[in-house]
Amino acid sequence: MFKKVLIAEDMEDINKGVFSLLTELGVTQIDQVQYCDDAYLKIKRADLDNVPFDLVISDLSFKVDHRSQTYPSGHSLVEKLKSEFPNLKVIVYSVEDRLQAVRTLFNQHDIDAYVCKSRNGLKNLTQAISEIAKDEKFLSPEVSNAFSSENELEIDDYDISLLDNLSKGLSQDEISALYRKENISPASLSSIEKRLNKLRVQFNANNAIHLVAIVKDLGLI
Amino acid sequence: MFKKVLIAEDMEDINKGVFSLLTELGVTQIDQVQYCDDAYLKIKRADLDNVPFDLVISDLSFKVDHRSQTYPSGHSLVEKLKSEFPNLKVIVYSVEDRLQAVRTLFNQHDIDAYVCKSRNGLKNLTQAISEIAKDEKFLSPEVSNAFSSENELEIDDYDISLLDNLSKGLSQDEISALYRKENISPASLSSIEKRLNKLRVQFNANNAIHLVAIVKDLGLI
DNA sequence: GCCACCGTTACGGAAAACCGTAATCATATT
DNA sequence: AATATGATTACGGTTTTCCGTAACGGTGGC
Repeated sequence: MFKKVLIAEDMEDINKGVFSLLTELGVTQIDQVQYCDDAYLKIKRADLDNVPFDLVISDLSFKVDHRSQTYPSGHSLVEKLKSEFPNLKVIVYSVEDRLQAVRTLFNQHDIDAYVCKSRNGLKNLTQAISEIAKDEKFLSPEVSNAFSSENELEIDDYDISLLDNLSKGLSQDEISALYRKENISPASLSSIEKRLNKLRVQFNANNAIHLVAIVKDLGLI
Repeated sequence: MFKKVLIAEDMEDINKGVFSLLTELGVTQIDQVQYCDDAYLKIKRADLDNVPFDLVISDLSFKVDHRSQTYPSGHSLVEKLKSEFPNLKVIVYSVEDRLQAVRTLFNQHDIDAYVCKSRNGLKNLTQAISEIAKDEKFLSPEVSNAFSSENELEIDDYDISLLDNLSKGLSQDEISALYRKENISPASLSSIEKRLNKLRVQFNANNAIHLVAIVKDLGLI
């Protein structure tokens, strides 16, 4: 089991909650920080002193305040940590449930676990810790389909065009008519519906509005 | 009438079209640029040389390319110009027909005319030029209702909350239920519909998807 | 040829959004 | 107290979206 763990989480209550959990799990050396920069500094220091952390549990979003930060988000912190300390295990613990974001964290930054904050977030966190202690990866059930072989995680030009036209206020019917006119295939309303449905599950979106909001945030359109 | 005019427009064809129009109107000194930064430099130079421009016709959106720009958009250019050269007349000539954007340009940056690129854009442009030569303001018919006393141009916290919840994927029904639970008024589905309808006309949006896309672009949510 | 597979299209029903109208309620004015 | 005004809510009808099912059509394997 892990001996030295760092918790990076700006909300004090949640930070405390994770601390308690770790204590119950028998972890004795636990450090807590509320800023990403502090997290990096502590880990760097510990490494230089030859008493490195062996696990970091980090949030993704940190409220900005007066303190200007080199690492404004958990995302950037994780990226830095994993590139500088490849042996350090990292669990991301966040409310974020967008599959694309989760995929990026695993694929690009090689995190070890992703746990969604939710009703039974701590239960999942416990499970995550025991899994990665065995060198396994862990994925919260909420986002378990992020890597299901089903959905191709590729978004092609057609998808982008679809989302773009949606965001411009065209109805699915109008898009269908437009594609027919411009000889873009598939053009049927049915196919457009089906494609949008695929995109919705792919991005964990509740409806078309949500979907467009998400892909705009991702900068896809 | 104006003697020295600058055209800032990245699309060569449109730039040329405006040039022809100005020539027909008897303007002899016409400069043309395809980058916002060049526009600023030319105007600054002319001012220092005591041969200032008396009119700028600028687009809003400029395609980004390899040249990095201090002023990435017509919006930022106009802002700078009007603050540094208050006497310089400015016509914004753009396809953009979002009322909020037009309002901002008039209210915050004090532009002199807003002309929508459209079927008879050049006709409107001619009219705009003659109007502001008489120190009048001009507004394209497409966006003439930007200042109609009808629509309050104020967006309050309730509106933002509404848009935010929409963008998070909640249905209008769910938002209604949420507001009832949290004692936020008005909470009825009917009121929510009505408010969203008001926002749609206010932002020239075709539907809720379009609306959310627009306010996200504006950074309202 | 036959068949399985996959993308496209068609269709129908349920849910949600859209839109106009009207009733209800609270508040301010006289 | 009576009335006017505006905000909130209710309701009904149309359109659009959402979702499941199924038919159609081309491609590749056997």
